[in-house]
Amino acid sequence: MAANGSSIPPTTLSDQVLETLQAAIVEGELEPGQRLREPDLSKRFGVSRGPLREALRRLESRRLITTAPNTGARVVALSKTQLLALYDVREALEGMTCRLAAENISEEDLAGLSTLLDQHETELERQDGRDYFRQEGDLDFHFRIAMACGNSMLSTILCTDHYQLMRLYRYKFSASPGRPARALREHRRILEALYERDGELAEILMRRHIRHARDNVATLTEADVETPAANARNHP
Amino acid sequence: MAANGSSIPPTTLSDQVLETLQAAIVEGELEPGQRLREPDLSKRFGVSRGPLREALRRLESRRLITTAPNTGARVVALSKTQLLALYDVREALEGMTCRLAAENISEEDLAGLSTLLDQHETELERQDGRDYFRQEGDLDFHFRIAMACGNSMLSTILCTDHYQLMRLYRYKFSASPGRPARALREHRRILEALYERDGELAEILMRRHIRHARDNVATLTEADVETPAANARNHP
DNA sequence: CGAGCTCAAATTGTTGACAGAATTTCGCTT
DNA sequence: AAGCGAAATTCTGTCAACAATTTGAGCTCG
Repeated sequence: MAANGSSIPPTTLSDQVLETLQAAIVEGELEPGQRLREPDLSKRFGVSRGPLREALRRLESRRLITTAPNTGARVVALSKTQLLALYDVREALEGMTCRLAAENISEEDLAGLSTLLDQHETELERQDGRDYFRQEGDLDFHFRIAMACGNSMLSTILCTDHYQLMRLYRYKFSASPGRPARALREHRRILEALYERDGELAEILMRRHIRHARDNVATLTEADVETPAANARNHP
Repeated sequence: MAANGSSIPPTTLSDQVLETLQAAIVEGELEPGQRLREPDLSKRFGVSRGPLREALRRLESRRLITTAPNTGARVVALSKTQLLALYDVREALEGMTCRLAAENISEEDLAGLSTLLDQHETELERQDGRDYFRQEGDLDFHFRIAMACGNSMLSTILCTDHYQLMRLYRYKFSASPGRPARALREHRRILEALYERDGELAEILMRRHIRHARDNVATLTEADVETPAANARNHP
């Protein structure tokens, strides 16, 4: 079972385009709702439209772009409703992830999470206004738990699909004043539950944590503009 | 429940191949692990390899086929571990689905679920040996709840991705003797909770229901053969 | 001055052909 | 006769060109 871990990367052009284009979308280089014209992208990546279209189809499955026949692709633009829906999905999946992680996570990974939270604490003390990096750090915490839960299907769904969407929208909504500190405390409690191998508690705490984040977004976008662009044909 | 409601079906060749090929896989016409050669499929569907490859990429995202560079595609063949992992994902997602459905499902849909369960009861009395159709009916119950939960992301994930996989493996493991009757009772209780708009209870009952189904599979495959074919590179 | 129509340009959908990798076949050696 | 290795075949990855649809600019007309 050659896992080609080190030797050769038998990577296809479609794979490379997928990675690069996903990065461009998630890091905000391409704006939500922006139209993606195949000739443009084709020229940009130095690739013909064949592999490009395969990459687009995969990005569509990851919900990072939306497409409609004969009209092409656009960068996804979640409405407020859809963003909150994403949090509900995360609550369900990450709750389960956390329950399983309590049973399966290794001691090394637990130690790694512990040092990660220490880093977050020092960052939080130094620069409490800028929650920018904290947000990325928050996702890092969740990411590591997902990777260590021992259920490869869960890990893939969360890390490949949903976290990319979260990263895309992380820029949009900065946390409210007290949120980063509270989030850190919640992370600490979750980690305690993992140390004690208490899956039931770990799940409850993770679900509450994500629900708090959801509430934060819900109030911040109270009378906010629905992200306008081009998600007409999302749910017919 | 064909989409594109009324006017014109702006469907592309890739779409059609996706549907047809997915049906062939899910209904067992193509065996798990079987290799899918592009020229063969190309000829079979009367389509060139371009749209075909796009369809394959989407089926890969739906986890119905696995691919590796330069080696092509194969029909997915879940190991016992992966099948149980799928049940864990379902437990999380459908629990949440059920909670939301308790808040959002319409009276008509509730009535529809009620008559569906009545049908299942009569079927169960008539032919208790053949749980074949019951299994399909079981999925139908879950399918309808997913569609009515009011969270389009959850509906899509479950109906487009996971239920297809479940249908594929429904043939493999028939239920143990008393299971169909118990499953029906569990469905009835879930429906009661939905009628009472008790989201918390509905979630708990749905999770227990899916866990029971998981246990059923786990015991049935106790010393069973790992589905052999070709899922070497699934989690590197 | 704006709404609607027409036609041209650009874009998407699709195809067939070529290059390189993987698999199979066949012959050779021991 | 069995195992190994090399050549041939098949298949995947990629590209450039053709067909069909959409977009948008310019014009006409109310």
